[in-house]
Amino acid sequence: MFPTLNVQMDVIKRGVSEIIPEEDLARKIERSIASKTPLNIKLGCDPSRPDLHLGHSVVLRKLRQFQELGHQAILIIGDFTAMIGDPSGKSKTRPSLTLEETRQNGQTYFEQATKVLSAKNISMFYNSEWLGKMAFADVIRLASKYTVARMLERDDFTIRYKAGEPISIHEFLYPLAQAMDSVAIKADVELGGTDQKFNLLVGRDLQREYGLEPQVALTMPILTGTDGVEKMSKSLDNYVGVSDTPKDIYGKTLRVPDTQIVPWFELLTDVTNAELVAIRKSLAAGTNPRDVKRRLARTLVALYHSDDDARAAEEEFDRIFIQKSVPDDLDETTLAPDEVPPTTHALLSQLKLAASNSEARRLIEQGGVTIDGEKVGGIHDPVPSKAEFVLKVGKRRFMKVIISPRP
RNA sequence: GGGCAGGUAGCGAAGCGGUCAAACGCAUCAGACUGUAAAUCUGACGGCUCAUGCCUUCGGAGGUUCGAAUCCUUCCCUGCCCA
Repeated sequence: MFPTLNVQMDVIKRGVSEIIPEEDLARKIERSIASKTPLNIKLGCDPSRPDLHLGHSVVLRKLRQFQELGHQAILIIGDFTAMIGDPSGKSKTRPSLTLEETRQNGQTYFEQATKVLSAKNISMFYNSEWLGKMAFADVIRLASKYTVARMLERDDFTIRYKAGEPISIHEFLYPLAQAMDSVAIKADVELGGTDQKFNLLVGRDLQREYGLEPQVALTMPILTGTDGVEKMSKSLDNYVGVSDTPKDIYGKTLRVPDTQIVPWFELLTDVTNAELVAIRKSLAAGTNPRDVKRRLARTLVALYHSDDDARAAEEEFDRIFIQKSVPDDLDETTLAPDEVPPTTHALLSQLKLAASNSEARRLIEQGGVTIDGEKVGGIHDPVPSKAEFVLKVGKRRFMKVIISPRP
C-alpha cells in the first residue's frame, strides 16, 4: 500500500531545506507503513491573500508528493487570525476580514491549491473552529506555556526588536495559535517555507505540552521571484500566479534572470533528479541559457494549462518579441468617431493605457508609443484617420483600436 | 505618569523660515544594448499644461509670518530611558 521507507524519503527530501528532526520523520513513516495508517501532513494557509503564485506552489507541491505517497493532506485556513488582522512583517496592518470574506477567500484558496494538489487524500479546516471557541482564560493558559525570551528568538522579532520597530503583543500569539492548529489536528508533519521554521517548531513544543507526539517540521526554500532577488510575493509584483494565462506564465518566466533557472526547475517542476543534473551540466557546458529557460517556461505553462497552451504561448512570444509583430489575441476597443480624442496623447489616457496625461506624455516623449509599428513622434500627433490600428505602449501593452459608428 | 528621540513622495533617507514638488539611494516606467533577459548606459518618475506657469503634497487640526516641510500650540502614532 505505502511505498518503502527509502522510496518515500527520497521523494520527500527532494528540494527541501530542512527536516527537523529527520529521524522522527523516518520513525513516523515506518510506523505508518506498519500500521497502514497515513500521516497527517499539515499546511497552514493565509486566506487574507488568496491569490496563489508559484512561491506558494513550492510547498503545495511538496504536500502533493506526500499525497502521492498515500498520506493525508490537511489544509488549515487561518480564518481566525485573518479576522483579527495580522500586522506581522512590520509595515502595514493587514486588513481584518469578516467571517464571510475569510470563507470566500478560503474557497478561492482551495480552488487554486487544487491546481497543484490531488483531490484525493485531502481535507480542509478553518481554524476558527477551535481557536474561536477558546475563552480568554484558555488563551492565558496557552500564553503561559511560552516565554518572552523564546519568542524573541524568532529571527523576525529579533531583527525588529533591535531595529526599534514595533512588535505588538498579539503578534506573539500568532505562533501559538498556529501551534494550536497542530494540536487540534494532531499533525505528524507540518510544511512551510524556511521563514516558517520558528512557528513550526513552536508547534512541536505545544504538541508535547498537550501530550501529543511532536510533529516533524519540514521547510522548503523560499522561491525567488521574477526579479531574481527578492522572495516571490504579490506585493513586490515579482510573481507568477498559478491562475495566470499561458501567455503570462511563459513571458514572466522567460524574464527571470538566468540564475533562477535551476532552482525553478528543482522547486517548481517534476523533472527528475537525473534531469536536473543534466540541466546543470549543459548550462555549465555553455548551452545558451535561453533555450533552457524556454523549456522551463513551456514546462510551467504545461503544468498549469496544457502542452498545447505551452506551444501556443511560445509561438506567441516569438511573434511579439523576436519577430516584433503583434500578438494573436489583442485586446480590442471600439470607439465611435465622436469619442475619438484629437491626439494620440489624449487617447492613451482615455484608454487607460497610461495612468495620467503626464504619464502618457512621458511615454510618447520617450519613444515608447507606436501605432501600427510607427513611432508616435510628439504629444500633439493626431490620432490616425484609419478605421482600425494597433496601439503599442511600452514593451508589451497592446490595444487594437477600432473606430466605427455605434450600431 | 515623567524625560528624550522620531513621523517627509511606493520604500529608505536628506532638508530644519524663502533659491522645495522637496537632494540622494532602492523600486518602478520608457529608450539603447541583448537572448525575451540579467548587467550596463540614457532619460523620466505628484497632477494639469506646448510652454512661461498653475494646483495639491512633507502624521492630523489650528496658529505666527509678506512667506512654513522647516517656528508655536494641540491632538494622534512609533521607539528608547525612568517609574
